[in-house]
Amino acid sequence: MKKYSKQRELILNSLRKRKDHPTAERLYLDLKNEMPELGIATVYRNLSDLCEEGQVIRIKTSSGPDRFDGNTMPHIHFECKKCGDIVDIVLFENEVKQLDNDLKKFAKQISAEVDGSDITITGLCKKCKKKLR
Amino acid sequence: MKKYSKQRELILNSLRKRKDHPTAERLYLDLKNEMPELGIATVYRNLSDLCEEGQVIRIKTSSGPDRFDGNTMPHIHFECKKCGDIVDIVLFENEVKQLDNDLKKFAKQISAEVDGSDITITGLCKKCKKKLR
DNA sequence: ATTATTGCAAAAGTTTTGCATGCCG
DNA sequence: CGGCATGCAAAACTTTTGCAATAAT
Repeated sequence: MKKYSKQRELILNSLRKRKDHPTAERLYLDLKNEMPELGIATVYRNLSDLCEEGQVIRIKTSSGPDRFDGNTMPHIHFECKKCGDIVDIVLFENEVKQLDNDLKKFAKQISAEVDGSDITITGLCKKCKKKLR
Repeated sequence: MKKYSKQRELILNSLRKRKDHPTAERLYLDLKNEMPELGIATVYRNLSDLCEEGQVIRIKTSSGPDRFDGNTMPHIHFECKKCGDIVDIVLFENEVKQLDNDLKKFAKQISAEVDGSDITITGLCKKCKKKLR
């Protein structure tokens, strides 16, 4: 049976509060300030558990370690090719619905049963666009 | 200046021919039959180069090593959560255009400049759907 | 009291890098 | 020749795992 732990609560709450998308190590370093005994394996273990439970999203990046997202509203991601930042793009319900419909239609081609999707847009973020001039 | 190499040609051609999405190691093992001197570092190096040139696509999987795709036609991927297989879903030009438009519209929210996207649908593939019954 | 979770260290899995040698232009 | 690419082995990086100790039910 699933047991409460101070560590898991800390990890989940922290992830829900921050709007960046930290790596496991970043999160570990930050939380170690509040809880010095914290071990990195605990962070990895809880992040994996939380992902399976659907409380947290794991984001694969084009290079480097995975990042984690405590935002479970339907949304997609933008990854800046220059600075590596990942930004949430939150969608309206009708946009989500349309997108899901499209994807389901596409999946019919291969007779698969769809249960989720992962959309990442890549390019230059606002900040990096400015820097180029 | 970029130099020709037998190894890179072999890797690219092989990737274009196969319709699965091999890992670097799978590709290495397969190609080692044709070219026993081949080293795995060469495979990794060339795959990375080819990805940067846009001749090959790197697919991040939900767990396990990256996979590579020699198909550069506009398409999206389906990843089966059961068997891990990755299948191409090729889109019609108008579908691509509509999807791109939608994504660009979404990206306006964060004032980013879009230059690509990565869409993966997850679920159960045809084969695994059958096995469940 | 029982059992899940922790922290640590070691191991595993994947990818990259340094360097001497070989091949391309 | 001069320099980029190769093959090998070692290193780097990220994540997982075994285990004894601790904390939650």
